[in-house]
Amino acid sequence: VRAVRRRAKYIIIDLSPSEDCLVLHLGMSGSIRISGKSAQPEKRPHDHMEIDFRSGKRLIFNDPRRFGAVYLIPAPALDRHKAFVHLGPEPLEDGFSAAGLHARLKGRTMPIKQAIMDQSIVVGVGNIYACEALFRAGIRPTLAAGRVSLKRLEALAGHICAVLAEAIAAGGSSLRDHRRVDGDMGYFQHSFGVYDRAGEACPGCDCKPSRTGGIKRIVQGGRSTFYCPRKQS
DNA sequence: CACGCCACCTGTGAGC
DNA sequence: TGCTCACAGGTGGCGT
Repeated sequence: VRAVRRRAKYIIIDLSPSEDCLVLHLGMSGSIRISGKSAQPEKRPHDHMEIDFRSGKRLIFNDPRRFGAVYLIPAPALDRHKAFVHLGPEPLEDGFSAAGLHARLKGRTMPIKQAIMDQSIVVGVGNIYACEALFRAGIRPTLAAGRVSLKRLEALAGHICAVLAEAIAAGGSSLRDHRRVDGDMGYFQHSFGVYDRAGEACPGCDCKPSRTGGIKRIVQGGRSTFYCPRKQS
């Protein structure tokens, strides 16, 4: 193993001397763990791949729902691989901008929420962080992507970066299974403004939870969307 | 090409 | 207790 890095939601492990990349995607339910040299390495349900290292350690890829993926790709072909060829910019690196977003979204009728979850437009934004970024930006998730002004996209781009950075610093969002590398839970779920809070009052808003007020849940593209109708227009 | 819908899987919790 | 149903962090393929 020469390096471990990431592109979008793919973990990339650079190998030598083969010059191959071992690429892992955890899907919705995947995890990897390292088991030590213990005489009796534990087996768990849904362990799908094990790699033994000379050190005696073992890398185990576990994925109950099997939405994850494993590829072995020659390094020079990585960018041309089907999983990588269409990927958009990284929100936390140079190359991500509201102007770029504006250009990609021009004329698109797809809802803005689905657009920012589209990995060809911007990578790394999943269902939770799409909801949270739109909430912070005050943008209604159902708006046609092509009709969101550059000014509002500037706010949105900033909030996408901020939400992701905060979530990473918090160790992610442990809704149920997600764990940090050290096994501890992430705690960004405690900072959700709207996600999984249907019926509640949103923070910083005087919307009262009631029949008509409070955070709403709708379905877009088969995924739950949470938003505050008062704050997001 | 854009878009809406559905498939891929298993586990869990709510409701009856 | 046990059944059925809805839903879950993501992605890709199909038909229109």
